[in-house]
Amino acid sequence: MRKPCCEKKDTNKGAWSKLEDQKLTDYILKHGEGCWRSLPQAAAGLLRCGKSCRLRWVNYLRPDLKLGNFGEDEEDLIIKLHALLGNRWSLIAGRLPGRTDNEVKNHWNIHLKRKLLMMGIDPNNRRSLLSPTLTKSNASNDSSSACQPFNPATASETISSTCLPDLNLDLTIAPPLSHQNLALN
DNA sequence: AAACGCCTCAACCGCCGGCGC
DNA sequence: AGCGCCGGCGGTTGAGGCGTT
Repeated sequence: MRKPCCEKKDTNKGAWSKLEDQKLTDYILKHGEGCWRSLPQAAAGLLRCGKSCRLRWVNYLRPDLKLGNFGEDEEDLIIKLHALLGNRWSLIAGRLPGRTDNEVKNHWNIHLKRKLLMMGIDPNNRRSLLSPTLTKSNASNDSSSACQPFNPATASETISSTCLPDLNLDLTIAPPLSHQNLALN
């Protein structure tokens, strides 16, 4: 039986207070990201689970975060990357500077899924919901053959040739931007 | 102004893979 | 090789905001 990630009885839950944010930010700016499990105690006795601290930092407090609405180009990129990578939100977010996986995931679930549906595109497999020819050709196969799980070796060919309307995909596999930035430094 | 329903998003939960012992 | 710990990930949820009646 796996132990819980932390002792729940002694931890706060729910929304973070400004004071907690401040403690966490101060600690990480001073010591850097490190052992999340011991961080809450080290960070002036934060009564939070280490995972919770990590999530708060990554999704909200990190200084390099780009806050605010997604731009058209970002939405476009998310749609294309999702077509290529599937629900690999961390990978997708890695290619959108200043965006987090949680943010991308939320935006996809709330806005982009709906946007694709409005365009008559199935957000799960990028197949047209309107095209009878596509539906018919897929109907002859069993459901598992419609869109296979992500396979890097065949993904772009498979997706662009069988599942997608013209989304103008011109993606290449490259290291995430954060890695590229590190390499430059 | 109040009540209600819908929408958004921050945060939680559970699982998985990597790593060290 | 097996086990346990830890960080990271994706799915889900619930509180609060917002719009409508």
